[in-house]
Amino acid sequence: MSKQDGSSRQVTTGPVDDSATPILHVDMDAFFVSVELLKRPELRGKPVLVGGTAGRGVVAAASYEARRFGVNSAMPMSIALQRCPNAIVLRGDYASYAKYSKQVMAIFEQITPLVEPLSIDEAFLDVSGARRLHGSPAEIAWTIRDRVRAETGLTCSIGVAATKYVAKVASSRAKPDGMLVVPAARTIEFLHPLPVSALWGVGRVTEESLARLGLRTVGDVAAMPHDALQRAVGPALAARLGRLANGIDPRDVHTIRTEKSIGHENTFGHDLTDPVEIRRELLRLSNNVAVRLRKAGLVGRTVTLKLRYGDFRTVTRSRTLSEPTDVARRIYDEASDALTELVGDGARVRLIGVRAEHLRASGSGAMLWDPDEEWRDAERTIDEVTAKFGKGAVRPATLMPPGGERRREQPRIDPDDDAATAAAEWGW
DNA sequence: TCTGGGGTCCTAGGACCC
DNA sequence: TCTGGGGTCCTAGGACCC
Repeated sequence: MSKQDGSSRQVTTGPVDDSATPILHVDMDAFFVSVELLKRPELRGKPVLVGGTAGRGVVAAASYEARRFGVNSAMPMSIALQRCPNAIVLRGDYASYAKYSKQVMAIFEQITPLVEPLSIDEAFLDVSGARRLHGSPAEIAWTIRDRVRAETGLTCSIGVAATKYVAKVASSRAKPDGMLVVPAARTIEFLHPLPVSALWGVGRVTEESLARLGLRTVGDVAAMPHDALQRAVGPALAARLGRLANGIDPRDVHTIRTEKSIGHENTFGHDLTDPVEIRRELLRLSNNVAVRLRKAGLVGRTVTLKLRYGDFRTVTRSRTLSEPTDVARRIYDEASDALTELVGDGARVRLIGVRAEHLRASGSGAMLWDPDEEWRDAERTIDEVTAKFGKGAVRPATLMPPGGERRREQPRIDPDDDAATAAAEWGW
């Protein structure tokens, strides 16, 4: 279906049937590293890593030269440097990655409005409606690769297939700087020889579970009776793997994704034991979360504290509030309460994190009104008033309209507050 | 090997309601 | 009275993805 043509580029050979393959998966090659190389071309051809330079960092991206030494992303930096001692390590510059990401996504949007960014450096495109203007899916893929290279100096790889999943696998097989079309009729032939780890949702643990059943390839999974698969990996994953292994993936390309949570976490260079230092960090994280909530016009109803001890044991504690919030102080108070229960004298803290979940829009307005939510709130109010004043204290007029009295209970603070002013205010 | 930071989704158990 | 089953919400942990 494809082979090396001697250069770094893979080409599809002969005429390929792309008539039923409207889904493209575009994946930038070694994205962070490639952006750095634009700024520092003298490093081209050398093993370059982007990632944490401190003791506890991991590799965020590795150049293909570094990968030849067995270095991969997510690998601890200390290991990477053992394997590739000459590697040049660069700190990430996320602002510039975001800039290039925008530029690349804008190129996609000029081809089709049906663009689903999956992360900062990859996206699905549905080009069903773009044929008349821009040609067949394979032709569109060529166009995108040329334009991305010409307009940004970066290379990408593209998978072209009938479904999202197959397109994604195809792009990974085309790397670097290649493209691969998997004709709809040859989907099974393409998938079945792949290792189970090529299935979306199969990581180290699931791979081991499947290996215990003697399953090594995608074809093995496809042939497995469903109930046995289900016993091994649970109902949800079994259903998904069964479908993917048989080339079935009904997911559409969605342009809009709603955030479900917003969080921040930090691993310290050295474990913390000082409660004051730990809380100072907790306040900083809480404030970052609150600022992002307000920027997004969201409030969160559940606050989750994450704590990793010196021995890497990780625990979480979550609290659901009676009223959602976007206020740093409120988030901090909940997280701090939870922290008190977890951290005794002498506890070594490696990481702390704060996350806000169960998000909804913070503004007022009818479009935000959720009758179920409103009803639950009303019930809560009734309970509280009844508890305080006894039965009969609640009359219909006591129930407040959406966006009414209750919102005023939330203390308003300066949206421009930052950790420094908040810390000053609370005596730190 | 000694393990980041941003997330999503799933599981399982208990409380509570009808 | 000792017992059921379904549904929702909440919490904790963990696998997985990039």
